[in-house]
Amino acid sequence: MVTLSDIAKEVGVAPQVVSRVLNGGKGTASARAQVRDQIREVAARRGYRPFAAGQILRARAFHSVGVLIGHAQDFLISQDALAGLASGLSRHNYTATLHYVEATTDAELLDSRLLSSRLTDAIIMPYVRPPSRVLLRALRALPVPVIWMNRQARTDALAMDELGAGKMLARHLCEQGYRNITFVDYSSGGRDQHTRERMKGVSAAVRDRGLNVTFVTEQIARPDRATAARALLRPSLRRGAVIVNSLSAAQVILQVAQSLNWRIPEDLAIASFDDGRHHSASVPAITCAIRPEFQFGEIAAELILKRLQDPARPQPSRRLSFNLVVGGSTKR
Amino acid sequence: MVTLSDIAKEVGVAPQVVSRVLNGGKGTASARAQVRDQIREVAARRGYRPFAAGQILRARAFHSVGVLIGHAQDFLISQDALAGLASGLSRHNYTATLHYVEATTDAELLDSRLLSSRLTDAIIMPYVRPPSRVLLRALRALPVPVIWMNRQARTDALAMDELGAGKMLARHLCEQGYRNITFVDYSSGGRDQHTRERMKGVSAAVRDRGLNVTFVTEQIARPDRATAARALLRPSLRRGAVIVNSLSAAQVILQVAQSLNWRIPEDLAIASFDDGRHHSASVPAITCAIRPEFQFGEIAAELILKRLQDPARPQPSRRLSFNLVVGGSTKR
DNA sequence: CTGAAAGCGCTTACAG
DNA sequence: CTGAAAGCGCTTACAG
Repeated sequence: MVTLSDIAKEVGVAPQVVSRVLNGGKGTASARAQVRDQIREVAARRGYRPFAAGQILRARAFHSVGVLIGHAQDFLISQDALAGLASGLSRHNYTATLHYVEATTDAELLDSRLLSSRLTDAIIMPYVRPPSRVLLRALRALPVPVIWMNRQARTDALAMDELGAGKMLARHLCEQGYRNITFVDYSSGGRDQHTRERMKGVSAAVRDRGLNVTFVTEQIARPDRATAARALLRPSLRRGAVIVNSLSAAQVILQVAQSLNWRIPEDLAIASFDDGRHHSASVPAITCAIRPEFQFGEIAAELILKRLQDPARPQPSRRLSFNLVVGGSTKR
Repeated sequence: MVTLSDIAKEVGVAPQVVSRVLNGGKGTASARAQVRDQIREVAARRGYRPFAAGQILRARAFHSVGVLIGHAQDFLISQDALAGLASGLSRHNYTATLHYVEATTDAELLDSRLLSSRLTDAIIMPYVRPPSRVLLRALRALPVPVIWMNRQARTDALAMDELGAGKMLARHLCEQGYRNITFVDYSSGGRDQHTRERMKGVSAAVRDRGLNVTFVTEQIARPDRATAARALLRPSLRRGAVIVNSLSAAQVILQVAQSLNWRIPEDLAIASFDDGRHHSASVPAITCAIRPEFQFGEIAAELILKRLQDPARPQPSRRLSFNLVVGGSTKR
């Protein structure tokens, strides 16, 4: 490994001079032009890369943000959200450090190197389970700020506006003239926190128009959903609208509706939620509330960088809206 | 921030003693039992977290692997692959450091902090464009090893066995008795490296059985694919099989086939490629060659950790097989 | 402008 | 067993 001293020795100056010359800024002129050029030449020729640990130790800052991840059912951060996070951080020359934990008891989480050592300037928790008090207290005691993703809290948290998404879809369907609206959840049986929020939003929007909504919430495994959908699409549902909690279930309902020769959206309007990658794969495309994943990550970066600028003060939480993308129809 | 010295002062010993006691191993007994307990008590009470920069500087190793990412069309690493990577690394107490680069000229790539500083022990390039010679030379000159993902090379690279996946699907369809096999690519017009590999594999497997394959390769935007699929499914294709290069296109073809009342798979067998998350969302599920994404990341971790154990020697490249998952039928 | 000291936090190799 | 020195690579605050 080539160090500052190696270069300094070769050029015949003190290491500090090399540091000042290579880092630009003030003090660049701390050597004659000829020496400066020589330093730059030697550094380039020998492929000098500053060993960041030295800088980190001196600055007492890593310029990196840790992200704790683990089993998919416990930690939720998509590829695009990670890219957005890394992108937002890179604008200030920060990186994101991923650390994986195998299991998820409080003790095991806290035992992870990211939490038991200090190896980043802040920590992001994309944890979807409700954290215990013990965990919250332990995290608050860390020497670095912790930002939550996918969680509702007054400060230091970032979440999608699930309630608003439910409202948005319901409003859209009402405006299209549908009076008969059904909310379908085959994934969690209506128990997930974010599903409950969506249901609340749908209720509120539908009630505002003096209408009612029917909730169909049962946990049904993927292979059995087609059967469930065939049972769902009774004639009474014709000319109605369904809001489906997961896009994959919406796709199944779409296929079943088509097998019944129902026209979309005249005989059945279908709306769902998506990350923006899959809703347009169906024919016709499905109307969706789209999570802007990349932007979600970017805003997490913004929040955490602000938090780091003013380490003493928790930042107000942020909530990000879904975008409405209207789908197609079976007309040709 | 609480340091070793802070604890040492409070207990009344030298910082080295604290280090030895907290790190266990030999030398733990470097203090009387009573002092040891006191050190542990004070460290816990004051929430001591070793500042990793000190350890890194001393060990001259970060115990972290850098991953360069950027625009989705240039860098390919899925959420599950990242999780697998982080998981494989965590078993040896390594982390993954993500760095995002905005643009993708050679100069801009090399200018990224991950490449222009030394802030990880190795670098992973999930870069899908063919790298220029300049870039390859510059990366070879780095003071850390570089491992490629999604690239074919003799050493230090990890790729999916796309050729084998093509063979696997074609063989499966032949075994099911299909004589009329069509390969469809609406995404890249048959130009992507991995698509060409898949086509080669399909060709080879079909030729082995004395059969022929038809290639339909046109770049068609998503909204136009239903029309293209209707043109594709001429009566002559009935009782044949299609291998579709992307799952989303396969879903469209499935829907069009169903709208023609073709039975799956008797009238049309459909096979495609997937990451394991989406093939079972269609009804019926689509037969797929599945990329084991998590395992892909785990093997990348294995490869890079081996490479770091023996820094002088490049590691032989690894190639990972797809898994076959057979889909369903329209029978009820 | 220019040079040399001091110190960030940590751990190992060494001396007692 | 126990203690104190030395040094990893870097940069800033200070003295000349």
